Amino acid sequence: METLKPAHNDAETDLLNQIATDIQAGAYAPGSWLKQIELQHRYKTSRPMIRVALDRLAQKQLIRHEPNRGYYVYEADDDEVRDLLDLRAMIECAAAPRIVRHGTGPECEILAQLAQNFEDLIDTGSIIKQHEANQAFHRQLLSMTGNPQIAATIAELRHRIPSAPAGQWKTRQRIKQSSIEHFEMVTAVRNRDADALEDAIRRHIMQAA
Amino acid sequence: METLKPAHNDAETDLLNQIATDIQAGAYAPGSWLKQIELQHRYKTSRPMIRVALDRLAQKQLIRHEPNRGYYVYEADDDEVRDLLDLRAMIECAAAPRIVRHGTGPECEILAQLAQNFEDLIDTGSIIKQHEANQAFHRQLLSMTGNPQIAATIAELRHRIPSAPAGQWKTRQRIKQSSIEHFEMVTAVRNRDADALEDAIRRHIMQAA
DNA sequence: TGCGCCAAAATTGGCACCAATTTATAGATG
DNA sequence: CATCTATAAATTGGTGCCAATTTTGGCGCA
Repeated sequence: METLKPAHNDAETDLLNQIATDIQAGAYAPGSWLKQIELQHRYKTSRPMIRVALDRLAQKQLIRHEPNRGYYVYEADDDEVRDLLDLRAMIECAAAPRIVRHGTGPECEILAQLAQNFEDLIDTGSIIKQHEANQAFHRQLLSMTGNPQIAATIAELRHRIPSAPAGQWKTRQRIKQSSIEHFEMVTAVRNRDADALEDAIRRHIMQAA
Repeated sequence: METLKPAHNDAETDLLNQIATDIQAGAYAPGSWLKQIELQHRYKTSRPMIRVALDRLAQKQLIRHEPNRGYYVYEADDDEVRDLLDLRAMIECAAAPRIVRHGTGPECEILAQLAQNFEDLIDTGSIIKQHEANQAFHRQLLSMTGNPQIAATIAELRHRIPSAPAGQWKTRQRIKQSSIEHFEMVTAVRNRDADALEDAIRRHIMQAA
């Protein structure tokens, strides 16, 4: 369930993550109106809490705010999605040399395990589970750069890209291909082959375009 | 003065930019306590406005929030600054091929003009003016990628890096070197030499380390 | 003189109320 | 019957107030 930040902080942050997760899961369609009163009842909190959470979501550009008219789920502009995917691919590819240079053996084993977890969910798991497993894989991959800011920035970007539950991984064939690419990445890291890793990452991310 | 976003939006955003600019200019030292009442008087606004602005600044990690104790200017951790500079260099270097590929002639002329503006401010201009000119140069450089998300992400990162007014460009020699590197970048873009551009960018950003 | 404790002042943070604006609804009119 | 209009309902956004917590200042005591 907890797709965003793992640790729980203050109450406002928990609420923010709940709403963000629900939006990404498709509970609120793009463009739909987020009434404060409805949210207040849905999440069993006070009105000011909701307002803080909505303001934060608007800052993150997950929703948009129209004065005196309320908050609406951000409608993904095609050009913007293309630019975000391009940027994400650019950063993750640029991180490839750091991953092969700085990654250790044990970290690589964890990565291989996460790739296997994703593989195991191809047939049995729900879309949500698959999406979480995919996210866990990429988080581990980026944590191997030794620079936590990279993973944090990518996480921020990913939130703004319409994700799997909203209909990205259409076919089972596409998911199988993703899994193959995961193992390609693991192999590239094991061989400390930055070029191969970069190539696999680029193909993996750009599949969505 | 307006170092951050150029256009003015709603009142809260204006207030946020004012406070952010003052923090970056060094009006509030790192670690200092931002009392809501003082800010309320300083910026002539209401208490809730201040609270929204402070919450946004905390989300951007320009300040930190301690429950029941208030907001404090973020104290730059050496490791974190190193990681942020590393990430910034990584992204801007990765953007180099896009700049030389996508950049047009007129855009390159604007870039050259901005490099000249910075050069002219070496002796006469204030630190603030120099910093603004430097920022304008890099904004133009990144806008030439054709992907506005890149410039936006870098702008976000730069806000979290202690900047010139806080004592980064110590010597005049260092500033002159920065200007030389600017012209190196212009030349590299003109020659559509991605490798030379990448090299100049990396040296330029890493000077601060 | 220095340290710990207690009361007073100040600050934060949440709650409830109310005005301004927008949206929905019903009625009048061509 | 559709459309425009006026009224009512609902939603947003702002202001003020008050409790909870923390910081400050002063006092007693070793």
